[in-house]
Amino acid sequence: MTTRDTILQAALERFARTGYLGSSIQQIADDVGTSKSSVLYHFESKEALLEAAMQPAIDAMSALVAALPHAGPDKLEAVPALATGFVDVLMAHSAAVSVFVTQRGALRDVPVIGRANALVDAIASTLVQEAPSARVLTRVSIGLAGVAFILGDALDDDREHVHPAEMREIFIDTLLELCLAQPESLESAR
Amino acid sequence: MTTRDTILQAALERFARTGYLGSSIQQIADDVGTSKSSVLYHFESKEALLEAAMQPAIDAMSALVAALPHAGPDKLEAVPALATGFVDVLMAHSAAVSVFVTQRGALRDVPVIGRANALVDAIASTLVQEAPSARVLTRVSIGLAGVAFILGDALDDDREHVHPAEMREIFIDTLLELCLAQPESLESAR
DNA sequence: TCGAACTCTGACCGATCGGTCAGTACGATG
DNA sequence: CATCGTACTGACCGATCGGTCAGAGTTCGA
Repeated sequence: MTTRDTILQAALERFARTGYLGSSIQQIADDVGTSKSSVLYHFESKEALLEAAMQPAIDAMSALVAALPHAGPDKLEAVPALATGFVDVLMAHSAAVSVFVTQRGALRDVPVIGRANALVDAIASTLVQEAPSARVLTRVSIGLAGVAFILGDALDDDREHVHPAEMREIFIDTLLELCLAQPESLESAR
Repeated sequence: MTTRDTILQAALERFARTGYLGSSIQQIADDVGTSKSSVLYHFESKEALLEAAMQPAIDAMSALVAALPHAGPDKLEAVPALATGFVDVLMAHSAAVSVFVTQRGALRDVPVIGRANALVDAIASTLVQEAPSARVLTRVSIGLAGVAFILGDALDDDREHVHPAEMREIFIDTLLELCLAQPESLESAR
């Protein structure tokens, strides 16, 4: 693995664990056993380093969105595939997900964060049916945010580790339930 | 309103919008039209300021948890009341919720964040039934995290504003559905 | 063998950070 | 009037931040 890739990986882990603003270039350099100047040789700035570290996750999510039917009768059928793909991308890039979830507020004017926001919007609008009610919209948001948050959080969780495949299934099921189930049937339970 | 209270409010809003590490004492002082020294006169450190700003939300959530039955047959009946109380506290302290959701990783060794984590654990363990499966545990986590995330995010959201009472109802319904519904019935939908 | 390109480094820079401190303004109290 | 506590401020401090730069070590093709 090249020095550049090593830095990239260490930076992503640091950003996920202590936040972008809470991570210094010097710390990242120490993590990989090089110098701050070396980091700044491979990446022209700290922000460029963040950008490069997030890119693989952005690319994977972009590919997912690009494969979607944008409208028409196929849209509803695409929901399960999208939910599955979404969870898979999230699980494959959990560190980047953690960075996005926790830093998107403080870094709202960083370009790569803005691009990630646009991707999430595209996914959410596909997961809900046409002319969505506030109810369904909110339910889908809860599902997307909840799954992303837990996955990002699971990095340093000392909690009992559930088998990843089991987690994946639970995430997909719950997401689909929030997207597709008729919530009105639950009213009587209140 | 006293200067101290003004600082407290401005600090909470700043922390929620740009993060704890992304907010300087100087900026908070500028927000309220005073000096950095004045802020440090009322609060002995930046961390003490965070602590004081989060305290009302911590207190409200503590009161909610303290009123819970810890075990026994009453526990299941307490779930709807807890979910309702949880959502109400979250909505009443959305800025503090935003700080907690986004900063808890980077600030994991700050005492007030640790206390908030313990509260969330207490609530989660009440919302799930005895001997919870990984499935229910994960579903509840998705619900709690999703609702908290959206509420914290809604602060600067320029999206269409749904009526707060409607949001409250949707949150509570969805949370209860994730806690109580039999997810197995959804299997056939896949 | 020469030099160009690539990788990497330590010294250094201005800015900003959280925090300290001496001192000032002022209303209340004796 | 003198004094004391409260509220507040500007000057200042050491540390650390992101970033620049000149140069050293190495590799490799001409």
